[in-house]
Amino acid sequence: MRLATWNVNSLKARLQRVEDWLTDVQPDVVCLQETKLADTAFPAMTFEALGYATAHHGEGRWNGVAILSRVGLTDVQAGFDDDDAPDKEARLLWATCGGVRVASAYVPNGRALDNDHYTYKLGWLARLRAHLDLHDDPGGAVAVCGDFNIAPADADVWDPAVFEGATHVSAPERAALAELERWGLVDVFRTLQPEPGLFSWWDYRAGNFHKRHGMRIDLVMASAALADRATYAVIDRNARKGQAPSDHAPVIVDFAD
DNA sequence: ATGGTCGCGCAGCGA
Repeated sequence: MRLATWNVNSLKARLQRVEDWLTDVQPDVVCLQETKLADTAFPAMTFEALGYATAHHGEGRWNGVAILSRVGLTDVQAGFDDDDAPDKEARLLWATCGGVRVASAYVPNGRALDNDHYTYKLGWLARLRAHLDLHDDPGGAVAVCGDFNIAPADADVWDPAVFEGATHVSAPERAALAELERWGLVDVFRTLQPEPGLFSWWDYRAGNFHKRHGMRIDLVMASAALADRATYAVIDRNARKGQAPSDHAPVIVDFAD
């Protein structure tokens, strides 16, 4: 099974590129983030024509997550399934695809360490961990995929010194990610690709992509049993090139059956 | 780290 995650930064603006990429890459399951669409505007027919069943959880102008699958798509759950008030933002979607419990996650950015949004981010990650405790089996096949807005280690940042005191690299965020690892999730890309300096996001500004000034913040977090089946992982930098790219590149992982 | 750039939607915010 070929699984991918991609923050497309508006599916409306990116649809043709996504279609072309699906045709080229032939993924079986795709998690999309930042669709920036209402559910009524989601182009389900376009993906259906390419062989994909879909689920979308959107709100309109901001956020929005989707799952595409050509290996089955059942038991869809939007957001957190717990007793708390529903998340006000459309950032999480679950479905079972090809025997894997898949989540498409768009973790809050955090903005700055002293910002309320940072508190929301940490709470959101804790709630994700609690959701896993409630509903999922760390011994099963689980893949939480998406834009985590966290660089797991300094090797995932082009210049760690530049980001001291900033979000995406702070100890509490990394601790929240480590809590997901404690539950049983593994950063699959990192297990297959040990070298530093491999990034999935580059700011549009200042020619950062061409200067290789990026971060690896898009992750496939797989349960150990699933991670053991991973045979190949790549960040598709080609998708960040050319006309009208997203500022994120897709992360692709292949799993043996 | 953000002057830089995008997307949304038509000013300025969010990333």
